This record gives sequence, structure tokens and C-alpha cells, in this order.
Amino acid sequence: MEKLYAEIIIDISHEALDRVFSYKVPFSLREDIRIGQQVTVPFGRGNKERKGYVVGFSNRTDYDENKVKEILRIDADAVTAESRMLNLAYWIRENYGSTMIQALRTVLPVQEKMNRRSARWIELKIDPVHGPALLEEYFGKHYTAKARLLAALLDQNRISWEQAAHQLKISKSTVDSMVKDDVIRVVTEYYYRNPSQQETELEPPALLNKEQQKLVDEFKQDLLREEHRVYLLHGVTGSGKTEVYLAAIDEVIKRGQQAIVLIPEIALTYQTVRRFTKRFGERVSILNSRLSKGEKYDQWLRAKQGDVDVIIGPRSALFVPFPNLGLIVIDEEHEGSYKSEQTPKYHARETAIQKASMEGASVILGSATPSVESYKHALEGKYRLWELTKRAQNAVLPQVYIEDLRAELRAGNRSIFSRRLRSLMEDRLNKGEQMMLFLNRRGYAGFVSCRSCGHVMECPHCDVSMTYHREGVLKCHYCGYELPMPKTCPECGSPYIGTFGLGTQKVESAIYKEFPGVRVLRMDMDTTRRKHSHEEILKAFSRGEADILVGTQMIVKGHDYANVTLVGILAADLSLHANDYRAGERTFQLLTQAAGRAGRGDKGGEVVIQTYSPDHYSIVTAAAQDYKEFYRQEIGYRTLMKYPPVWQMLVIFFSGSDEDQVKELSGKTAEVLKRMELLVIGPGEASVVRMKDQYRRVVYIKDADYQNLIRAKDHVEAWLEQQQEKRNVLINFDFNPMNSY
DNA sequence: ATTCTGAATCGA
DNA sequence: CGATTCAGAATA
Repeated sequence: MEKLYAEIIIDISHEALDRVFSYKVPFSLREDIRIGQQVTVPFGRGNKERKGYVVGFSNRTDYDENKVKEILRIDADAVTAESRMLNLAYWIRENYGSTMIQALRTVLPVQEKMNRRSARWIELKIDPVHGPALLEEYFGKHYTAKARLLAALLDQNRISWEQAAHQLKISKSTVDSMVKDDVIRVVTEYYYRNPSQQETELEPPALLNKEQQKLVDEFKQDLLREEHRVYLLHGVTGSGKTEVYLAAIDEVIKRGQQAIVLIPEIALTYQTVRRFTKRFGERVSILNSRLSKGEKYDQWLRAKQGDVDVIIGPRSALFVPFPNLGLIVIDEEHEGSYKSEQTPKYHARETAIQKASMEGASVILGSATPSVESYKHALEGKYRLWELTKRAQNAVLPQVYIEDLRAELRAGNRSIFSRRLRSLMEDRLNKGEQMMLFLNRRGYAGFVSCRSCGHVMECPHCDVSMTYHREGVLKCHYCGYELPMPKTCPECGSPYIGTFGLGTQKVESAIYKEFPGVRVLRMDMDTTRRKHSHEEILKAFSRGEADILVGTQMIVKGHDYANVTLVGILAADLSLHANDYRAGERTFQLLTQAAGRAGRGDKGGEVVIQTYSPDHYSIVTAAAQDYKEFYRQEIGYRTLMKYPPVWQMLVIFFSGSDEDQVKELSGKTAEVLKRMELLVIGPGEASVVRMKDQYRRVVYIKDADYQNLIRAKDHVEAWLEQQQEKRNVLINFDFNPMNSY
């Protein structure tokens, strides 16, 4: 096609500009211009220079030809989005609701080309046999600098530029002169900045057990037949899922293809990367948000040029431009962090499956507690279900006790530890074994209220109760606002103002009080704010510097400690009564994982789950480590309540500083939707009515068909466009949300 | 998102 | 009557 006109997306995120604009391609650029390139174009009345992306070409235009402007230039130092990335961006925009430019920015994790790092070396160009003669000549002429360099080069055949300059005191003019005489040459070698920097020796692959081997064989068969499926690998903790990933990746690499490994949290990168480098050596790389721009660009380039086979990283690593992608592995696929918090709110699992189908690659989803979504797909045959039932290295399941906190209270036990937990803790302290106590709330106490009038201290910006921290401050966990703890009630002046509920800080104090002399480490958002504090605390614990590790959910992820033989979950109900439909699932996952921390060595372990709802199916099935029964109960609840994955759900979220405007717009939107014969709930207040001084309202839509929800989103977007009055209300779409609103 | 335009309002 | 402000329109 003649490239007379280019279709350009302008780099401005606004719905009104979220379409293509035609520009003339000047003759001088016709040879070089490509789809996906970043270009600079004049835009608007002032012909202000703007960046844009080429998304297509045409030899005619529907627009008034006299008004069509010319592309100014191609931005050579920008990264190009290949057409497959553009296609994926279109898909993300369609399925999650965003502007094209937001979707493009998502699939282009690296935006800008960085200078390559290089090293310069000086090498001998003449045959070394002529060296001594030349050296004589230099000495004769008192060319001392040249002689020094030549002598050094005869000794070791290459010398770095830095070494020559600093140690041998050779100036650039000396080098230039010798290069001119064809005695030496200067070579420039480019290298990649390497963020992983792990010197690990290669290890032979571990022998697979029968179960694992069967799955890997099946994977091989499918590859041979060019069948690219999605596999759900359901394996109990310690059943060797990673071995299966490694073997599958090995197969893909043998075919000359590459693999992406997604992991839920940056904190786990180090451990994971080490296992992969032990198997695949240098050809493994990482990509995450903590890398510098230069490091990111280099990893991106290595992948693009086929210099790495495996890339490991969180959600965003999905968009690495491998030339021939063969496999995407998603470890701990149930994790909420795979869903983006920013627009477009894409889910990495769904997006990975889409990407894989576009590029002819396979997907392996792995988890000990699969998401209800994935398990449903697996049972329906949409995914291939793989199961690993045997724990490796003869490890045994821990003994789990459920302790009813109501019964404790009736028996006169007012401590935060049940009688059983307390006696087991004493036992472990006597034996010198370690334990972990888990509580899903940081701070000292839940909330602060007045015993006389019932007034609860709330954040002035957020309509949530504030949390007491031991330093005598009240903190808002939503916006970070802090207040000194008042001496008297600000409402009635009564001095009887006090703390209620339980936080990790209070647990720590309670341990010191009930077990004097015990060594405790606490790990939560407040103690891990510094960059490596997370790893430092865990390392200190594994070195045995504490008897008890107290923490929020961050302590239950990964990390095996042979000496931990007791895990206490102090209040399992905290996550159970969160007001969203995933609360039961999250509780099950949390408890299963926490229980999995006990007895990773050969000592066997015990787990105590303290709860006010000992009969709840999430708790009972987690204690029994019975995923299938949990799924049966959970899917029943989801079916009954028309929740995902049985039905599909779209949340439209409104927020703004003017409460009336937010109310009006959300109300009107709901009316528009109700006319579409959709199941519309709301508008209602968000669970946090006001956050950072912004009023928040939500409308929920449910439908059996996801496509209908996309249609609803498109309809609302079009309708909003028509609304004339100036909008000061922010509107967000979230499909099948992971967190509550 | 940003800029330009023309109408409405303001101050003398 | 010119200056200033503001809503609205257009962006190729």
C-alpha cells in the first residue's frame, strides 16, 4: 500500500481524543516509517508538537485533505510497539475499558531507548613475534609511553581502556598514534546491564517423580502436535510445581522458543530467580519496577534480540517482546496482585491467555489453592487440569486445630491466645523450636472509641476509623493521616477513651507480657517500609534470632523454615467478614498457605486456627486441606448469589470532591444501564464513603455474558461523551474486581 | 489535554 | 469601550 497517509494515535489520555488522526507522510519518511513507531506531529490550533504512535497506513483519507498536516519526524530514540503489541493493546482497551494510549503505555513497559553500556579494549594488531623488535625501537627512540603499552600488551594480549589510562598512564594521543601505525587496535564491546548479578553454578535437573513426569510428557506431546493449551497445575504445598515449570520451559527452549514466568510479588524474585539460573544459567533475566531505566531497557532489548530464553517478573513482565514466545507460566495464579490497580485494570492471567493465543504459545497456571475462576474453567475442560497430590521429600501434612474463641471467653480466658495455642507455644519455647503468629491487621488496635458516649475516632479525610499505633498516634490506613491520641473524648470530654480490637503491635506486647524473655520479630507494613527490611527480617528469623515471628499476610508467602513447627492464626475471621464476594476464597487461601508454613522440615508441625466462626466452610476445609470440598461450597455460593465466575460483574466507580455531582452522575448512569435490561445494583455508597476528601459511589452490573458487560461499558462511555455539563467526577471501570469498593 | 475563540461580564 | 473572564469547540 502506498503510505500517503498515516493513522496516528495522539499521546494524550482523554476520551475525546481516543481515536486515530490522519497525517501526511512526507516523502522523506516514506521508506522508514513503520507501524508502531513513535512520531512527532503538529497538533491543535497552535500546532504544538505532540508524540503519537503510527497504528496504520492508507492511500486516501476521509478527512478534508487541505486540513491534513504532515508528520514532522520519526522519534528514533523511542521504542517501537510491534503490531502484535498494538493488537494486544486493542484487546486490553476493549476488554477492560481505557483509552488506547493508556493501553499502549501498558504494553510498552519500556518507552525510551537508553544508551548502551560499553567497554573499550586495546589489542595488539601486529604479530607478537615482531613485538620484541618494535619494543627495542621504541626504547631507542625514548618512546616510553608506547613502550610501556606494548610491553603490557605482549604480556597479556588485551588491556582495558581504563587500565591503560590509570595504571599505565597512557594518554589518548599515544593510543591514537599507535592505532595509526597499525600496531594496536581499539575494540568496543557492548554489554548489558545485569540486574540479577547472581553467580550460580548450573545444577542438573532434579529427577521428576511419576506424577510430575506424566504431566511433562503430556506437555511434550501437545507441543509436538502444535496444540497450545492452558494448563492449570494444582499442586499442594511442597509438591514440586517449580520442577514441572522448569521441565516445561526446557522443552520450549529446545524448540528455540522463549518463556515468560510471572510471579506475584517482587519480594519473591530473588528466591525464584536463583532456581531458574541454576537450571538455565545466563539466559535467564528479570524485569521489574525496581530496575533502573537503563537496566530495564537492556533486559527488554536482550529479550527482543533473543539473547535470553526466560524472563521472570511480576505482572508487567508479560509484555516482554520475545521473538518466538512458547510458554507463559503464572505462579500462584490465584494472587490478587495479578490484577492491575490502575486503568486499564487488566488481569495478567486473562491477558496472558490472550497473548498466548495470539502468538501460538502455551500457558501454565500454577497454585496450591487455584482461583475459583481457573478451577471452574479446568473442570469445564477449557483448561487442562493437572494435579500433583504427593508432597515431595516425605513431608507430612501438619496437624490442624480449630479453636472457638467464643468458648474461650465462656471459659474465662480473656487472653488473645486460646488455651491450646498458649500451651503449644510454651512447649515450643521449651524445645527451642520456632513459631509464626499471623494476624491480618497491623497497628496496635482496631479502632479507638469513647466508653462513655460511643464516639469512634475517624479520619477527617476518609470516613474510616483510625488505628491506634503504640507510639501514641492514630493513623489512617487509607491516606496515612496521623493524629496524636487524644486524652479525652473530643465529643463529650470523657477521659474514658480507649482502644478496641487487635493489631500486630498489640500481639507483640501481649507476647512479651505472657512470655517474659521471649524474642519476637514483627513484620508488617510498618516494619518493612525500608527497601530490604523485608528480607532482613526473614533472614534474621531463619538464623534463629527470634523465637516468634508475628506478622500480617506477608509472612505466609513462600519461605520455608525447617525449625518452624507451630503456626498460630490469631483471628481467622478478620478476612472472612470483609464485605466482598471473594472473602471466603481469600480466607481459604490465606489459611491454607499459613498452615503450609508449619512442618516444612522433618519435625512435623501443628497449626492453631482461632476463630469466632469455627463452622464456616472456608475454615473447616482449609483445616482439612480439602480444596475440592472448598470449591464445591464456594461455587454453590457464587451460583446462588450470581457472582463471578458463574456470572460476570462490572463495577463502575465514581469519585469526586462534590458529593452532589457524584450522586447525580452515578444515578443517571444507573438509569441508562437499567434501560439496557441488565441486572443493575445501585448506585450505592462505596464501602469507604469518602477517601482523601473524595466522595465515592459505585454501580454494580451483573450478567451471565461478559460480552454484554463490555457492551454496557461502551454504551456508558458513549453516553458520558454526550453529557454536556462539565464533569468533575472521575469514572472507572473494573471487570470482576479483586478488591472491594 | 490543550489551545483558541467569541461571547459575556467588568470597570471606568 | 477596551480589558478580562469563561464556557465551548476543535484538534487531522
